[in-house]
Amino acid sequence: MSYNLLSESIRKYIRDKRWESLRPIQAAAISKILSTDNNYILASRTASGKTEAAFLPILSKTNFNTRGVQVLYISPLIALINDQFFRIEDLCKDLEISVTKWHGEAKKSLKTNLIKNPNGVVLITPESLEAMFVNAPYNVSELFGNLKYIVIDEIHSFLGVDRGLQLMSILSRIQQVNNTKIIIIGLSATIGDDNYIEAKRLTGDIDITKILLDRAKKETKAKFKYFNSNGAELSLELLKDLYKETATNKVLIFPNSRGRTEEIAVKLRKISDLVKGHKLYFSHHSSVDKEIRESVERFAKNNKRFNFCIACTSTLELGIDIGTVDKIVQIDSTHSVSSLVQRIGRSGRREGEISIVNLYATDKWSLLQSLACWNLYKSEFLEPIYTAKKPFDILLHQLLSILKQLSGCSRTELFKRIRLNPTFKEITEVEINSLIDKFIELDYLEKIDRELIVGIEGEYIVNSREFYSVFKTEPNFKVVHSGKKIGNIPFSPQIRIDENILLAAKIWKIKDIDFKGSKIIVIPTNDGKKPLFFGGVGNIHKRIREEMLRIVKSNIEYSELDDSSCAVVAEMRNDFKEFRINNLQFDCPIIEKEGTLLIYTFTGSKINRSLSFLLSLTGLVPSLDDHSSSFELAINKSGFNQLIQELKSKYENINEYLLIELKENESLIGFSKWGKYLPLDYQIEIVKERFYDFENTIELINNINLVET
DNA sequence: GACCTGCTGCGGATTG
Repeated sequence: MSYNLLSESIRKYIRDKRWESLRPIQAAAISKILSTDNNYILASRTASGKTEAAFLPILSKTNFNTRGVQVLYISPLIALINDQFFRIEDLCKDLEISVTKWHGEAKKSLKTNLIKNPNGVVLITPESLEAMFVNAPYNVSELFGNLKYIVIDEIHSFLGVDRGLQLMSILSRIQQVNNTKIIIIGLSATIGDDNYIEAKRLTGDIDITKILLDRAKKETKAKFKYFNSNGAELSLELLKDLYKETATNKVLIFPNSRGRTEEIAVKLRKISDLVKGHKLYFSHHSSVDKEIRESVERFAKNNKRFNFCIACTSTLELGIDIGTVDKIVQIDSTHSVSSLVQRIGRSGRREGEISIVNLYATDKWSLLQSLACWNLYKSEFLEPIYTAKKPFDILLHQLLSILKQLSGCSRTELFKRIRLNPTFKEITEVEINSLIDKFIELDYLEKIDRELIVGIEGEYIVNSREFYSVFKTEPNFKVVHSGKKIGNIPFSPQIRIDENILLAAKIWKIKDIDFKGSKIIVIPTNDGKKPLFFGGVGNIHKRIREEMLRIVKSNIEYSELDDSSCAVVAEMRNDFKEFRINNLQFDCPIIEKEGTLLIYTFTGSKINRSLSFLLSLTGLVPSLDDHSSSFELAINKSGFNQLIQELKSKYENINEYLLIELKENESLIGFSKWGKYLPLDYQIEIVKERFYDFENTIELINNINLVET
């Protein structure tokens, strides 16, 4: 009985709450955390009580009557800290343990109080920790020098991304100011059996990190619908159908882009006005003003009675508690199976409820991709997570941060700290030393006597407000109506006086633009276009594309499809009927006409991108359409074998070609915030590791088999 | 044919 292992005051908390029983993940976590000193990853679906699963045993086991913060909770979102603050404070208040929020929007006086009397539990972001290391390193050891536990919430959101490497490095740096081993507990959504190793890696010690997994899943019902939309805007038929499907429910609609959330919120509200339906249509994404977003979240969470509809982006995919909704609508395919899992998890969150998802498609490839994601969802596939092995860019960032933290140190000391840090384990001693030499040469670091300090160029980087985060952000215009902020939109040609834009589910006319102050003054109006947003491109995993090909070549009937989507699948099956496909990975349908070759690769975006780069080196102008995973090449089939040989020989000198490309096209390294500061030979390595996928591309080139009708 | 995330310290003016 896990309950009996807890301290009396924690048991009293549970009795007072009148919990009938502990959830499975809670029972498991309590007995393991209380009886061992291992790190644990608690993996289970949203709203399964993971926060309590971690905090009940931690609070039960920890002595808070010693100096220093005892428990550090790290979250990827400020909003989640504010949410969790109430839950954790509720747990702590009878135990007389203090809980302090520490992030960019938290009260300064509370931070000052904590510095005067370091104790209890602290809730913080990775960026605030980075800032503390750089600006007030004495606070780090004062506050966290006697730390017992670190709890990382939504740990899956850190895996396979730069921000996770930064966090991993910070964890190591916190451990380096402690004498005793800090125990790390990660809270995670389900991320697939093969990916737990990456969550373990983040804690810094794979061997002593164990997984507690609750596999309980909910039944999900899906319904596919197809409405072809040729133009830039959604067809009226789709919108009418969408209205019918959502008018009498509590619904989240995910249309994959900010512009489209606005289009949907405004147009559904118009339809609703015409038929005297409810008026509760909202949009929720990063460009909507924070206060407006929070009011939408509060409404969704507290409202029990009214139906509503929120058109949103991935802002409502992560852990913020907005209560339960009846239905999820996905407009065009998600870019990954993981994303589909998270979104579906937002509906029917109460015990025993099934999840309902409507999947709309506006073109045939999107329908096929969506169906592929749904099949993979059912077979419990999740995209593999890859953690960069040689993150030279994060190394530069952390070298500067550590030198600033120490106000300079010997080269031996700096080297030692990097070697102790598991984030940079795969980077060799030779590489570290040669990078330090290069950084001294470039004035990022400076050598004074036997000490290294931050150099003149390094100071510009470290002292910038942008230093604390490892991700990039775009410049924005503030959108203001009669003194009230509506949101932020990126610079675009559409921003002109008298143009209309959609934002926060309303239509606005631009009255004035203040270019200097990056401000747009607007007034409400009745008709408008979507605002334009510019983003990067999505990366579709090759398994999704293989599943698309499998569907096209099979004759399985799917009861989830409506008549028109059934017809579209049938049409695509007919298009590919004559191709004999035996191997989903390497057999590629081709169509040859008038000196051009159309090749369907049915493979991942990174592979297509790498292949496109290699093809361009041969002098061809490959027109890649990643949406349909196809290339059009100005060659005959007879020339293909020779082309394959050329691609292989180009790959032998790939570093040379990437060097030329990086010199000509600086934006190639744009995915990495600090990459542009690296010497070019190191830029080549991170571009190869993180932007392209030549390993799988070469495998495809070696095995590709063109299939004609 | 994309989405998201966070942020110090200081000086000086203003307010209770």
